[in-house]
Amino acid sequence: MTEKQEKILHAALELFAREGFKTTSTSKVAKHAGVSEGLIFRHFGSKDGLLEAILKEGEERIKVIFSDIIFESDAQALVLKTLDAFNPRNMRDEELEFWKLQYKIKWELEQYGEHKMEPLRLALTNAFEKLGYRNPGQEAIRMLIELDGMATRYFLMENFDYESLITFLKEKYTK
Amino acid sequence: MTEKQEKILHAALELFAREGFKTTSTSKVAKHAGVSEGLIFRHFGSKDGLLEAILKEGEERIKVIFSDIIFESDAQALVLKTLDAFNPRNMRDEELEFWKLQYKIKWELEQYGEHKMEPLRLALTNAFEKLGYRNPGQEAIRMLIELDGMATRYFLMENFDYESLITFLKEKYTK
DNA sequence: TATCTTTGCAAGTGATTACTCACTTTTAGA
DNA sequence: TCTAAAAGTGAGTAATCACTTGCAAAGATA
Repeated sequence: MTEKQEKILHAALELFAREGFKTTSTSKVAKHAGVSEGLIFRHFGSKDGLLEAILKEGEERIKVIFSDIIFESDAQALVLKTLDAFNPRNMRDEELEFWKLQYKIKWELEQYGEHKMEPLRLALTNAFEKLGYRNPGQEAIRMLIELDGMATRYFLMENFDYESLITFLKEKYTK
Repeated sequence: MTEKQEKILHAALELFAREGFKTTSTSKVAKHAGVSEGLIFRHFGSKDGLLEAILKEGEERIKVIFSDIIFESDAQALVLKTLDAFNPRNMRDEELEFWKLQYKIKWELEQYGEHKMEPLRLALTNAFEKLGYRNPGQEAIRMLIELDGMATRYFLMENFDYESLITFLKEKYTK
């Protein structure tokens, strides 16, 4: 990958996450990346192609993070690890941008990236089963919903107290 | 309000909810409403003005729905009523469209409509306190998050089983 | 050094954007 | 019935959109 190619990807991720995909023009991306607009189309073919490249790169990163959780053998630890993995305080800037993009895209393109979360959902279901919960499957979905909700609030609400809610949930899930 | 004015509002709500605010052109709204494009600007001043009018109308409707919950004196009933109020099966088409718009707008304009949910949050906090929960405030937030998450999944996931999750949660919140 | 491919740029393309303006029709009050 | 305001239209506006094209510079291979 060329240096300018990476600059385009980086600039696009930042702008798409901040201002949305459809509402960010390719000329803006080019300007922000310090590159001619035509180069975007040379390398990525189309604006959609650019988005695809960003999402593909990000998915690889997600897999790495998830694999650390999924292969945890202790059920209780797995549940707590999941809660920690989504704590924005544990993320680098670029990771945060990528997550935000996921949520924005979800509503802009109206497609929930189910398959991405599927391995985590299964691992959580398994963990809750080991821990003796009555409805492990539903518990897993519930927890994923809670993580979604916290992320949403973290990104969109100014005065959201992420830390104390996660402490509250950790307590709930340890007994 | 004129007949055409209402037609514009209705068409705009439908299109904004389906395809987003910024990505829906005023010409499309006009065409869908069977009205000249200029009329939109005559009545609502700008595209933003049109959105404001839609949101204002919707907020009135939200208040009505919420007041039925909030003034419920029985704490347990209030909690269950809340879960039912957000069940898409209990909603008319236009109500559903309005809720979907809320979620889309949230991410498009990056502003969480906190104040809208505030009365419900307080009522839930109060209810959980009456029911003897250890952290009533956090429980209320948790429940609002769960409702958000379920709505998101209802709107964006094809095979999401809303009904069984809400049954699961009702069970959780009755004991 | 000669040749071919990749990388890059600047100046375009037609289509679409939110919005305006000059104008006509409808409505309401005296 | 007369008149002024409100409602409504349709053709315009400059700006911006995603994308293309022609051509130069840079790298790689021989």
